[in-house]
Amino acid sequence: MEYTASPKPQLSSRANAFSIAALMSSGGSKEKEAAENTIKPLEQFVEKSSCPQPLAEPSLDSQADFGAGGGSPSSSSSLCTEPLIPTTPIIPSEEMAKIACSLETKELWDKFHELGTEMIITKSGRRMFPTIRVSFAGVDPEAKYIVLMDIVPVDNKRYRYAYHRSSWLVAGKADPPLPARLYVHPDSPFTGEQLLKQMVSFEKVKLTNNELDQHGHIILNSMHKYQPRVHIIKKKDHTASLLNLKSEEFRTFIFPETVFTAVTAYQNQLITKLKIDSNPFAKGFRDSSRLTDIERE
Amino acid sequence: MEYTASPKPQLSSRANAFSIAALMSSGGSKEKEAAENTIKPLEQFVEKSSCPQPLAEPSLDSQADFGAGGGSPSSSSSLCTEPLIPTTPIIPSEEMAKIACSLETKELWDKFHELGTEMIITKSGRRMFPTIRVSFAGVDPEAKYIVLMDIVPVDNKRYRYAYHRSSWLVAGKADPPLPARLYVHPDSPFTGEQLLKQMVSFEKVKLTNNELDQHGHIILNSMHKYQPRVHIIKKKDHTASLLNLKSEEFRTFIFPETVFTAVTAYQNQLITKLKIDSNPFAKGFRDSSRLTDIERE
DNA sequence: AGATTGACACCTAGGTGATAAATT
DNA sequence: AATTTATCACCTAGGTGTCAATCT
Repeated sequence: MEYTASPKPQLSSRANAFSIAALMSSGGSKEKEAAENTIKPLEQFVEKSSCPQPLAEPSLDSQADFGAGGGSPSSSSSLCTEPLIPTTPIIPSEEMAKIACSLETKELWDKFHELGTEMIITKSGRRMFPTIRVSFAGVDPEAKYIVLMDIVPVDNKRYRYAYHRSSWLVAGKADPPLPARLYVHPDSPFTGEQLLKQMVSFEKVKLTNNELDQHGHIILNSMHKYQPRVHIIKKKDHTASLLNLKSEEFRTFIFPETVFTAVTAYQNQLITKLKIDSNPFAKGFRDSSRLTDIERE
Repeated sequence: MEYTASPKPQLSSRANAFSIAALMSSGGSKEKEAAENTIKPLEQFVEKSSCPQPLAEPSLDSQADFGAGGGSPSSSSSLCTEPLIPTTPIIPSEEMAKIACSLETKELWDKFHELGTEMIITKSGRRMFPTIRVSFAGVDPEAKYIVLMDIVPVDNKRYRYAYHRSSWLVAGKADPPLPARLYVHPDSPFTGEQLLKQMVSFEKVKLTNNELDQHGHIILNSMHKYQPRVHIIKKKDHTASLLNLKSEEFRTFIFPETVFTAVTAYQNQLITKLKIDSNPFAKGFRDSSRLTDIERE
């Protein structure tokens, strides 16, 4: 007598893995099933870049700190010694060059980055914490934009954590690359007007270590280091496909303070503590509430 | 130290009240603030129809039962003696005329309809139960469609419930009409392909009695009888506005078994019982679980 | 007297890290 | 020995009807 199920499937979220063609033709993000068969990493049509064979060049992308907020950039990137993803030398159009993107949650990201951010990955998918939240400036209020995210390897290494030293060590060469996935923000396409007044939050993106994931989650290798990236694409009126997307039509933003190591269980106890203290869903593990656990017995 | 708030507002849902112009120009449903000032009932540009001055003509709309499911239509409409909203004589294009819409949750709606469906309305907004869920057939897989819903008065009366007789009585003339609102399905625009394989569920629509509601909920008068309607609009490639929308470009579907009376508290106890037994969120009030309440003491 | 409101207990739904067991 | 998995208690977030208090 309980009515929850439904004869036809209902896509609850519009955020999924996508083929590039589907991305631009529908402007949305709902081609769940079709996408699995036609996944193409962003790099493939952007330019040959870092994803499968990351370069070791430690050159900071010029766009990376562009509008990264009013905080002190030195403090957030001071410990960031690993080579960053070199964003390929894009020649944006004058119009796209005006776009700025800032990381809204920079203060919290900085705290994690100082300790060495870790993100749990699970078979069913785990959210990121902190969440990537960005604001845009310089967009055309009348235009439409697709905002998306991906996560690319920082280097070609596999890591392990030395508990006795409380530090990360290189443990060898990276595992084979996994199918790259784009997370198109489910509210895409945005109007420029919306982007100017709203923040774009990637809170619903999920990370998994399941190579066969069917949910469109981003697939990562455990014990590898990753860099999230945010992309914005200006949507042409009815270009049927993105296959012929030109480099002037999109921008990529990288925030070095969002680098993290994918793990199946937290390694650094300080990271665990900071997660518990700052993530509302982990409130049950905070010191103050754990004292009252005894009282409940 | 807890990070949940954000400097800029983030629209969590894209479903809101809309101006028609905003509806078609963006194809989305996000003009939250602007919409409050430019609300126009669908009727206003569709045709002069029922909303403020409902007709008393008990003519069943020809589209109403069109594809209303495989159930027995006689049982669901047999008790439906109140005059239905006469959908104005639309002349759809050949293409739009092919579109069929069926109510997926018809069996449950029938059960409620036999008792006289009631829907709670609150200041903060209350979901409908059952939920309106529809499937479409005959759409062009390559086209894009906006799917929306509204709720119009069934008649010009105000009702009251006679407890001793367990029946509804006419209590006078209807209260002044409230600002009409459209609920654009948050996944709009849909591709025809999506509509053919997915169901469209209006589970997130909320009803309120707050005339000053700022959340885009549908505003209703308590103790009045209403008819939900589902509309589908074929989106032209980049028609900037819907102001010049022609009747051939959309279709309206009405399911008589979804008529309900808006209430601030349930009147018919049989309705209360059926809600408790069929809505998962009311499981705590079911007979079986209420027996175990005693055990918990 | 009828209708409305707000606090409440009880759910669904799902995001946390802890933990022990399983895997490699 | 290191890593991964499944289960769990404990949260957030929010959808239910109930009930007593309030409004009109």
